[in-house]
Order: sequence, then C-alpha cells, then structure tokens
Amino acid sequence: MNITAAWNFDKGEQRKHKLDRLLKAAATCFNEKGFSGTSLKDVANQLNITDAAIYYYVRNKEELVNLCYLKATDLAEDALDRAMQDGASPSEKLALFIGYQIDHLTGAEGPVAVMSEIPALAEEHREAIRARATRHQKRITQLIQEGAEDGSLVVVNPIATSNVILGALNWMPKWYKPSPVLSVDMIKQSFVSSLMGGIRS
Amino acid sequence: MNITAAWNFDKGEQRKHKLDRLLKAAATCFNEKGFSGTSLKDVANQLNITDAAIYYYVRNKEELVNLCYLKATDLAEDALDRAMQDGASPSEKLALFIGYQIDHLTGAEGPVAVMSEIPALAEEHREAIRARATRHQKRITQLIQEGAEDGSLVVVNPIATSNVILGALNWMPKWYKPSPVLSVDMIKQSFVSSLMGGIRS
DNA sequence: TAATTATTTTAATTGCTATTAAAATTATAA
DNA sequence: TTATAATTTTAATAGCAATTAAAATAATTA
Repeated sequence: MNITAAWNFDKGEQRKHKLDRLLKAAATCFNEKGFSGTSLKDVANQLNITDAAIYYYVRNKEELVNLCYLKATDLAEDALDRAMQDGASPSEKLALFIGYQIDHLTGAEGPVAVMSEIPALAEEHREAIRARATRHQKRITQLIQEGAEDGSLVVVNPIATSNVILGALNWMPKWYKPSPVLSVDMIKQSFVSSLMGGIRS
Repeated sequence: MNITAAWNFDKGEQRKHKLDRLLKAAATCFNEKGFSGTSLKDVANQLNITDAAIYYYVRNKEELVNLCYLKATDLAEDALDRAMQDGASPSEKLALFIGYQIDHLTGAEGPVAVMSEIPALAEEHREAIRARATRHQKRITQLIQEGAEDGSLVVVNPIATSNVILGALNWMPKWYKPSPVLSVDMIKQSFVSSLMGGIRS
C-alpha cells in the first residue's frame, strides 16, 4: 500500500514534470518564432515526441500559451511579492524586484515566455492575463510613486518609468543566453545600476 | 509634356504613398498579433481593400515583414547617426539617440514594427537584418564604453547596459499610444532620466 | 501471466491562409 | 471618345497546421 501510494505519487509527478518540460519547450519556441509562428510540431520536435502527443497533456494550442503566460505572470508576481517583503524602502524594493525577476528569467524555471501575443488567447484567458499584467504594472508604478514621495527616488513620470523597467525586463528573453562573458550576476548589477541609478536620489 | 511628366510623377508618388500606408497597417497588425498571427486579410481590412490587392505592391508576405523591418532598422540607424553628429560627449550622444528614437517610435513615420520575428524572414533578408541590428547594438555598446573611458558615464557592463536601453525602446511600440496624460515629451524626459541618470556620472 | 490503464503514434479530417490567374474596374493618354 | 495602362476584385488552388479518432505500444496492477 505504501508502495502503491508512492507509485501513484510518482506517476502524478511524472506527468507534472512532463507538462513542465512541455511548457519550457513551448516557451523556447514562442520566444524565438512567436506563438502563431510556432507549430505544435516545432514544440514536439524539441521533446522527441509527436505533435499529437501534446494533446495528452493539454487541451489545445491555446491552452499551451495560456499556461506559459500564467507561469510568466506567476513568476513576475512572485518576484514583486518577495521584493515587497524583503525590501525596506521603495527604492530597495524596486531594486530587489529587478534582481528577483532576472533570477526567474535566467533560472531553471525558465525559459519564461514573453507575453507578446496576448490577443491570441481565448477571451476569458486574455482578460484574466490582462488584468493581472495591469495590476502588476500598477503595483510597480505605485512603488515608484511612493519612492518619489518619500524622496528616495527622483522620477519624471512614474508610468513612463515603470514602462522603462518592465520593457527592459520583458525584452530579456529575446537576447539572453547563458554566457561566461556576461554572468547573471553581472546582468543583475548592470540592470539595477542602469535602471535604478537614474531614478534613485 | 510638362503636364505628362507631372502626372507621371504623381502616379509614382501615389504608389509610394500607398506602399507606405500598407507598411503602416502591416506594422500595426504585426505589433499587435505578431507576424504569423497576422493574416493578409487583417492588413487589407485596415485599408479597406482585398487581401489580393496587397500583391500589387509587394511580392509576398515575407517581403512585407522585410520592408517593415528594413524601415525599423533605417529609423534606428538614423536616430543614432544624428545623435552621433549632434552630441558632443558620449553621454550626450546617448541621450540624444534615446530622444530621437522615441520621436521615431511615436511620430508620423510610425508605427514602427518591433523586430521580434526575425526567424520568419527569408535567409538572405534575415542575415542582412541581423547584421545591421548587431552593428547597431555594437555602436551603442561602443558609445557606452567610450563614455565609461572618458569618465562621463559610470557603467557596470556596456553590453548589458545596451540591452537595457534597447530593450526599453524596443518594447515601446507594445504599450505606447498617443495620450494627453502622458505626452511624448514626458516620455522622452522620463526615458532619458531613467536610462541615463543611472549611468551618467 | 493476464488484465487494465497510461501514453504515444498513425492516419484521417478540416479549415485557414498565402498565392495566383483571369476578369473587372478605374484612371490616363491620344 | 477610344485605346491603353494601372489597380483591384473574384474565384480558384494548394499546402500547412490544428485537431481528432482509432490503433498500437508501454507501463502498472492483480
């Protein structure tokens, strides 16, 4: 019985693990060729399976993007949540967020899909993702605003500034690949320095 | 004869103008739904013509993206060229480049297509675009480097920094729309302040 | 081992979309 | 006006890619 339970557990885990690999393969393709430019065969090839096998893990292609975008959203929110917890000042929170998010984008949970084809989502999913993305950006804008108010940040316009920060981060999966010449740590320092030095007072 | 020449001139201009409108409609669609996610019918609908009519102006869909990407590349290079001319120090050149590029992204030449599906290009075009994009980024990296050397900029890593700047700019077409609350001028100031303040010594 | 369940593949089917050719329309020139 | 050239549309064609159902294989359980 213990054994049975253990096996069942493993099976569930195996399935989850395979879905995970599927999402990673999909994200890789999407970032490279876009959602619509990626065929299920492209994704399947990366995993040495047939395109039809994908349907065992996912209802359809749309669900595949949706899961990728949900994961991307989860990670972004997680980075911000943790930054809010760990940081003392708005300025520090912002710097931590940038670092945590870069960890996600370059870490083992990745690759993270760039959310650049939200209109391709089914209406329900689209609105859900949009709402969370909007909320996320508002939280960051708010943080910048607070920093401006308490004097720890010097900001021309909080909305534009949040777009600068999120733009630089969103674009990362487009160019990043592990490299000895440009370590993740170097990237983090550089991003924080470039993005924060300018608005930190 | 003068009249004939004038008419011929106008005809050529009209054709050019229509191609121009075509490219703008295409860029709008591409930025919204991606290259592969955009059908020629989508583009045609924006212009109140039939999808087949597009083939009078362009050989095929691939040429359409290529022209969009060529235009995007031209504009980016133009912004940098002019900045190099007009600016005195590396720091000033960089700031001018950011401003000029935002002018392009928000101005009447736009919308400018985000070059996010380069793999969709035919091999020849792809390599040509890639080469120019690489060169463009190298010039900016170089500029940052020079600024670091002459002490006008403080930089952790020039490559990462150029990615921050280009990422923030590349992402702009994804969120920008004319708005009275957030003027182009405000955006320019904000971008320069956020992106430059941090690396300016 | 035999039976059952899970996973993957093979082999259709279907619809969409790029592309083309021919026809129709519109504009220009004589 | 009439002929010629430019532009657009209508009406195919053709191929790809998502999806599905049925069959095959592999794994698990009894």
